[in-house]
Amino acid sequence: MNSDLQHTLEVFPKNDFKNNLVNWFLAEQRNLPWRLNKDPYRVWVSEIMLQQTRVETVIPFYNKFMQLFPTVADLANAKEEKVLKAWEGLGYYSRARNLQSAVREVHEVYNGQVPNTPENISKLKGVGPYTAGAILSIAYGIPEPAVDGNVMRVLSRILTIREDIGVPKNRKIFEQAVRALISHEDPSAFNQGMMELGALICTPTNPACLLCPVREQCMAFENGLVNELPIKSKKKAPKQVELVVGVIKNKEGKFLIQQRPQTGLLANMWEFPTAELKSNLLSKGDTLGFFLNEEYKIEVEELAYHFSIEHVFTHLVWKIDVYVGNTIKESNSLTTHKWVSLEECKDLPFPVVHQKIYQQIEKSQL
DNA sequence: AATACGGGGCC
DNA sequence: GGCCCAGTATT
Repeated sequence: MNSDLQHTLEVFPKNDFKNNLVNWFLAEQRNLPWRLNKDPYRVWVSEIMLQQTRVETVIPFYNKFMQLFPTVADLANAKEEKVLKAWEGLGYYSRARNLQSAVREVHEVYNGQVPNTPENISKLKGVGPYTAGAILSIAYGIPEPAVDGNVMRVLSRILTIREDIGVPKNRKIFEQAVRALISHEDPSAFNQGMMELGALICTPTNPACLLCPVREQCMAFENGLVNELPIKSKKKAPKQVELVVGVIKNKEGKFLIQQRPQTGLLANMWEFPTAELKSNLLSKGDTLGFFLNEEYKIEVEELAYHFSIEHVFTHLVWKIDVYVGNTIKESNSLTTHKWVSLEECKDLPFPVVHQKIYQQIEKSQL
């Protein structure tokens, strides 16, 4: 173990901290849908949805998802497209695909029982060190660390840990700290209490120290370092990508949509035909026209600029020009592209930016 | 060790 | 406009 941390922990009032935290959590915890019971499957789904996603955002998705797929068997037997549709708008869609894949494994290999050992649960797709610890502690009462961004921020302040919380390997330092502090009587309340504290009191900016149940144990508070901790390195700016999107209507009034590849960004989601601008030699309209001709063998009349839209992802920015046009092409349905009405679009999983496009088109009544 | 992977809400 | 969010998989 990190020797600074080891020394800190030797003199740290562990029992006071643990008792204050657990009692505060048991008294003040929010009433959240995944806290209804300790069904490991329900806990699992909530933990996957909560990855990099705020509680308030998750709640409506979680309620709908549990209604659609109440048990391991229901999710295992569902069509992937239905699962993606339920995830639509939540982001990080590989979470949904990995969750279903892992649930199918639990259904088949473990007879529907979510594994209760670190070794087995960590083998499941989409279950990393945080999620493994969260399920084991919350659903099974096993004293394993569940270190997320909240826990690193809280412990950084409580123990004045100066390791950069943006560096992945440093998570292990915080896991060691949790192992030294965790309640063995109620590991669930301890881990959830750490996260709840981070969400409600020990927030990134303007933490509510005067309301904090462990202020007496907080070394950052004692030393006036609350605003200096945690230390977190900055991430680099997202890359800009210029795209042209075609909203192409055929004689039957249906629109051409395509399915994205099964790996990478927005995998398996549906979208309007999209071409990336790679050189300045071609205009945007020509780039799109050649793409449609090459990919779908269609000629489009009056391919005209309609509007622009920008969409920001974590690691890139799409700057999109949307063009509209008509074709004499007849409808036929293939696997990776379809001709559909705007109403039919709403039954398929679309990334938010393409939802915005079909909403805009619908509004302008094309 | 770095990068890919969504989307929204807050300051 | 940047930061952050109950992170994980891949390279």
